[in-house]
Amino acid sequence: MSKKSQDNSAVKTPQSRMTKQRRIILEQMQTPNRHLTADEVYLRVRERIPNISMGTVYRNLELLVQSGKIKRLSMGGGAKQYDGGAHRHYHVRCVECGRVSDVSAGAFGDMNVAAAVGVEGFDIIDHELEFTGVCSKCQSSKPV
Amino acid sequence: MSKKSQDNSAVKTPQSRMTKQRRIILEQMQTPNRHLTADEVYLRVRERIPNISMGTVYRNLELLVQSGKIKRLSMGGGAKQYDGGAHRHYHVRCVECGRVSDVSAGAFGDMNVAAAVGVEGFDIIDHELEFTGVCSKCQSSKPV
DNA sequence: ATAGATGCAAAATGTTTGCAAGTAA
DNA sequence: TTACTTGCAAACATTTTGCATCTAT
Repeated sequence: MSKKSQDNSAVKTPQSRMTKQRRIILEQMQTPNRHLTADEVYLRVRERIPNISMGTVYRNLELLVQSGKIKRLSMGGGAKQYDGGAHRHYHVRCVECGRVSDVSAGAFGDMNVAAAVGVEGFDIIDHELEFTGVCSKCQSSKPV
Repeated sequence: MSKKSQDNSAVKTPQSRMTKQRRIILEQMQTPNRHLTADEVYLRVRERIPNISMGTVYRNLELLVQSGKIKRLSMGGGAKQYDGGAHRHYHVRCVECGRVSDVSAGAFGDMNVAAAVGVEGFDIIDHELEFTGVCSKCQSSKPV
C-alpha cells in the first residue's frame, strides 16, 4: 500500500547547492560502468568520502533523477507490480499521481524482431516498454 | 548488494500443485483491473481466503511469473537501479545472471512520437524499454 | 505415502525521514 | 546569515525464509 501524498502543486523548487557529496555521486553515475544500485553508488562514493551516509546517497540520486541528470531503471514507485494481462500491451505511468494505464502495442512494430538486430549475443525472450508522462487529470490540476 | 546465487543449472523443475490459494491468486491477476502490487493481491485474495499469508502470495506470484502466466512490471531484481548514461539507449537484462547491458536505440524509431499516437490524454515525457533474454555467457553454461 | 504448499513469524533488504550540526552561496 | 545539506540512527516498507503442519496427487 502506502500511497504517499503526491501533491506537488505550488511547491517552490528549492535552490540546489553543489556539495562535494553531490558532485562525486554524479561523477560516479557518469562513469562508464553504470547500472548501479544505490548501494553500489554508496560503496563507490565511500572510497572518496568515507563517512558519507546512505541517506545522502538516496537523497542525491533522487534529486539527480528529478533534474534529469540520471534515470531510474527499476520503473515505477516503491513496490513491484504484477500484470496478469493476456494480450501484448505497454504501460504509461503518470509521474504526478503514479497511476498506470495500458498502451496498445499496435503502434509499435515487432520489438523483439527489431531487438534481434540490435542486440548481439543475447537470446531475446521478451520486452517491456513503459512511458512516463502526465495524465489528463494531473495536467488539469496543475497550477501552471 | 545481495548477489543471490543464481545457478539454475541442473535444477529439476518441481511439480506444480493447483492449490486453492494458487488458483485464486491467478484468478485475481486475470481480472480486468491489473497492475497490482503483492500487497494488493494479498488484500483481494484475503477476501476469499481470510487467513492466507503474504509469504504464500509472494511465492505464488513468483511461480506465476516463472511459468509466464503473469509479468512483473517493476523491472529487474530487488533494488532500484540508476543509469547515468548520456545518450538514448535501452537495456537487456539476462534472466539467468541478472546482468544488464545496453542496447543502441537506433534500430527502433522515435518511440515518443509513436506513443503520442497510441496514448490518449497523456503528455508523454519519456520512455524506458527493457528486453529480457539470456546472455551469451549463460547460454553456454546452460546444460540443455 | 510423499513431494510440494501453506501459515506464521522472524529476518533480511531496501528506502525514507527526523533532527541537530555543518556549509555553500 | 540562512536555507539547503549532511551524517546518523531509527522508522518504514517490502520481500524472503525457516519450520512445523497440511494437502494435492
